[in-house]
Amino acid sequence: MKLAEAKQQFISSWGAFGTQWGINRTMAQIHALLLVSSDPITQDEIMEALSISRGNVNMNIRELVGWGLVDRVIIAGERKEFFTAEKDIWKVATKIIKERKKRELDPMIKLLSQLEHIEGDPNDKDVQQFTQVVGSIKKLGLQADKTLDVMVKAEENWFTGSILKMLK
Amino acid sequence: MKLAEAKQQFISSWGAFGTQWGINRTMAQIHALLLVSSDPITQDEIMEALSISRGNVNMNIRELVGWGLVDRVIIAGERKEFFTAEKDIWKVATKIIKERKKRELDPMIKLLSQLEHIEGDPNDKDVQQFTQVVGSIKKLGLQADKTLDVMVKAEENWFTGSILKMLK
DNA sequence: ATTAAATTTCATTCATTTTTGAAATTTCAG
DNA sequence: CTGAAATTTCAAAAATGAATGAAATTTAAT
Repeated sequence: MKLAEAKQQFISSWGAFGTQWGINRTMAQIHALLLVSSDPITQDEIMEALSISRGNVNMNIRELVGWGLVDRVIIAGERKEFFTAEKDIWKVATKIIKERKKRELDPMIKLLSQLEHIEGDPNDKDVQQFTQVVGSIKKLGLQADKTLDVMVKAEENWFTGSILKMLK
Repeated sequence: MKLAEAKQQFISSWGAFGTQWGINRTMAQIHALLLVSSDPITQDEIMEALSISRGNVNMNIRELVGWGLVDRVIIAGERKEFFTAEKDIWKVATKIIKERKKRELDPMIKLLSQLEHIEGDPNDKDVQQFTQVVGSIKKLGLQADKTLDVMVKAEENWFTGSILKMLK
């Protein structure tokens, strides 16, 4: 397979993959494009490469910068802004984990904590069922939270596989 | 907070949460409803509880059964089918992990393996960049795969927290 | 075997999300 | 400063994803 073809396939697959995980297809594609570009590129080049509008590039780039996955780069002598993606995949994963944890897991745990305490007869079958389910989902959330923290703190050790040996 | 209100909030939040993870809002809500229902319920009851159409209930219930999260229940003397959700949250998590792994992670790893080998000058900067990125994402995927396997095999130990002590 | 209930299907409709593109704003070279 | 280039915004259009509901099919009681 030729490089150009492989890049195309990577970009389009990364977009499809992102969609399944609740990530905007174009955002994922821009990310993919930047990941496989060895030099920083401009918004115009992204428009061109993905055949999308200026506004679309701008909003998604902004979002990617917000996630800490892409950086604005100033190139001496150039009027335009350039963009580049973090290439260290471990760092990319870490940032995504931290961000999704903060945006999604933490609020969910907070909500479940509120739902845990309900008025009414504690002997009622439905009350028991409800508190049991909510309580155990919260516990799962807290456990996931802890595990992800350990993973992130373990840094590259997880990635390189040295931590898993301890679990064998 | 009253039980009915808490159930409502749980169902609607579970739906919103699911959306962020690429899961159909209604499917997540039906799942939530079944999780907090102590007895099996019919499609008609789901329609009623969530104010959605018969077709919608049917398709999403089918999908949930496909994920192994919901079971059809035959009740003696009843003509209608009843449905019930797996209430053991650890089992729920395990099934979701296994299923998403199979549907998404495995195909992604397969694709990345194909993209790893490309024709062209191995000294080319872009070729190097590409193979490096694709290779490390594949490695991350494989590592995630292994970790999830260990987690699933560890069964309740992960959930109860006893495994994490080993990492401290 | 008949038929009424229950379930499933799927073309159409509706809702949500994403994209566009032109106008407004900002930036900066001269 | 000035103005052209670059960037940002956002209302409107397009695309996508989800829901409806009535028709078709299946099921099972009599």
